[in-house]
Amino acid sequence: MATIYEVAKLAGVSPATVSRVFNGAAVSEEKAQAVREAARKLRFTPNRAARTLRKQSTEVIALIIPDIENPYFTEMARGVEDIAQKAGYSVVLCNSDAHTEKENSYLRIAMAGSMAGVIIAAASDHTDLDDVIADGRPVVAVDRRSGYDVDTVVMDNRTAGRLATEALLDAGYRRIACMTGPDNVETAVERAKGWRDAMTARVDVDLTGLLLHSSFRVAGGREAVAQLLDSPRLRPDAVVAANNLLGVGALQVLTERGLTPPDIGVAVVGSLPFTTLTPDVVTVVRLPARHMGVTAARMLLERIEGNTDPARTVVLRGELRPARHGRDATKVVS
Amino acid sequence: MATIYEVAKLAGVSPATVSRVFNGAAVSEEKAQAVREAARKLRFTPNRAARTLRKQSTEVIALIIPDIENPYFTEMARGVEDIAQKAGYSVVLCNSDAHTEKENSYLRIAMAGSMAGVIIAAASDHTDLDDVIADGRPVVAVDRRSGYDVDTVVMDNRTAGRLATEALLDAGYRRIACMTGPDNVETAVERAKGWRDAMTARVDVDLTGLLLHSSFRVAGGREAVAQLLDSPRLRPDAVVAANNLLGVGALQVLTERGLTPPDIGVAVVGSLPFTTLTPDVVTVVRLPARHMGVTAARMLLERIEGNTDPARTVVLRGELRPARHGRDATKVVS
DNA sequence: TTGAAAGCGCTAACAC
DNA sequence: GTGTTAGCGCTTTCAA
Repeated sequence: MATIYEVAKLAGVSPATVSRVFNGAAVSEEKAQAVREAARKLRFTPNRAARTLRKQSTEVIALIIPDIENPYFTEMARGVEDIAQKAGYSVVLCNSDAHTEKENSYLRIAMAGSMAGVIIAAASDHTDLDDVIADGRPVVAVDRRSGYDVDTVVMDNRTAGRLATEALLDAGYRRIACMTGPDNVETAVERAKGWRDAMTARVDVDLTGLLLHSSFRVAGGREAVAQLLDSPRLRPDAVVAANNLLGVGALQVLTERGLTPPDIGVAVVGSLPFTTLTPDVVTVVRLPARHMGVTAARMLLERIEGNTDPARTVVLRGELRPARHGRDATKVVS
Repeated sequence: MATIYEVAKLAGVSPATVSRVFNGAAVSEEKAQAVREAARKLRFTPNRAARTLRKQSTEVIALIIPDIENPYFTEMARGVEDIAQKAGYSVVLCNSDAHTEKENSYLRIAMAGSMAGVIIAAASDHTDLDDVIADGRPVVAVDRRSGYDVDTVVMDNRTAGRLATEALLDAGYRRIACMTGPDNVETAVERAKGWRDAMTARVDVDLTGLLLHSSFRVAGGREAVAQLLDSPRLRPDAVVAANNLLGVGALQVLTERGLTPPDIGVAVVGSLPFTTLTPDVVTVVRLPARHMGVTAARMLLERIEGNTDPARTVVLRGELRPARHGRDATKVVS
């Protein structure tokens, strides 16, 4: 790679002038032309490391997510990316795999690499942002609160869980189980709370054994629903899946066993983008993942540009799309 | 962020010694202790930009993919990541969005950022690797050949397309349409060739109008299958989808119209990870995406470590999982 | 408007 | 084994 010195020499100017041309500082049109011409000839691209070292910051933002294979997070990533790109920033996607150590490692990389800021969907309750914050780098928490006083964009998870459950209740189901994620993940806990809210308010069912914690993954959904079906004592007539992958896993097992909605009620918190279900057999609370990413990116960019308002929290609402047919159709109409 | 000088001062050694401790060079245990202690106190992390500038390379590899929302590519990314991580490398994921300009931009970033190498699934036939290669950075092409003499990992796409089609023929279908991706994308073209191979070899059907090019996305699959169904003249009795998302789109529309396999035959090249289909109603040629990522990462790391063998090409085979029931069950058994 | 020069934080000769 | 020092390529005073 050519350097600024070679370009300067070829253009007959000083390195400083070359730098100015590439940074939009005032340079006579004549010299600017010469510089651009020389740069083109030499296929010059400014060295990132040098620029970063000198400026102590770089136009890259880190996006740390717990599961790169979950479409919910990739959709969110698209939102972040689209906004960042427009503002001239690149996004590096870091997959923490829900491991706190990997998360910490990426956090260190973000700092050591002088990245402009970080957007993080925390792996768990124990995310440590002390250093990044002490370092003065803007942070935005997405999807999950961070426990720190930073800008935050989350879903209204409790309401989402409640809406999903209520739709099943409206459709005539009564023994509604809830499968959710790890109990140290905020979204998992909140959505389960929403389920409990709806259940205790509307029906007189013993909830013991009807709440299952597993991983937020397809395999987790498969195991949880199998466990429910295999226990005659539990045997629910419907199930709420607290995220998209759990829902997919549950539906897979149900389909394999020939027990499909509306024979059993199914509601999912989150979208099912790659699913090929009959329309309207599953209740879905659509979560605006892309919008969450867009919002987070905008907030981060504002901070990077110097905004020092007190930390803001944006809460996004899911959109209920109830299944059309329940166990008891008359009840729905009533 | 603390610097090496501050650590050196606190530990009572020279900056060089601090550097040595952090790079595994020979240092007396006594001083090494002091340095580690000081570094811990100061929460020191070596500045990435400075190190990169000095060493002219960094332990980061760029992975450029055309669609971050496609599970096929994220599965591949996981493979790359797992291998890279073990070797102490970070992976930055760059989403070219199938746009050549974005791709070029990320390629420049990789060079300007002194990244150790790049793994690229080219956006189209027109990917320009001249500069990266001239710059001496290792490149591995995945999923799609690059037109350059570099290490390459691809699927046997033509065979995959043929196997998918043959499975439908075996099941008794005859007018089999093929929906594939853009005609400047190698995987799209090759898989369609496989379809044509099988069709011309086995049946006497006029193929005119039965091959549809669209985007490699859900929407593309939806449009293509709608077009097929809405044209009475074309009306196929089965369809091959040349990638996972196309398959999802097709199945969605078919399901919405109440026309599901085996009433119409469906075969998909690629896995359907988030799908909730009845088992064995759709023929799938499973593509080992993760393995492709793993292989590519291993090859890249070898190059980074100095391997100069002639460029190698690895071809991975898909695994046929035929649907269990076809239009004509006796034929299947025979 | 332009150039000279210092310095961002680190590593790797080189000398001791 | 350890310290001194030059310099990676850039940006940014400071003078002119």
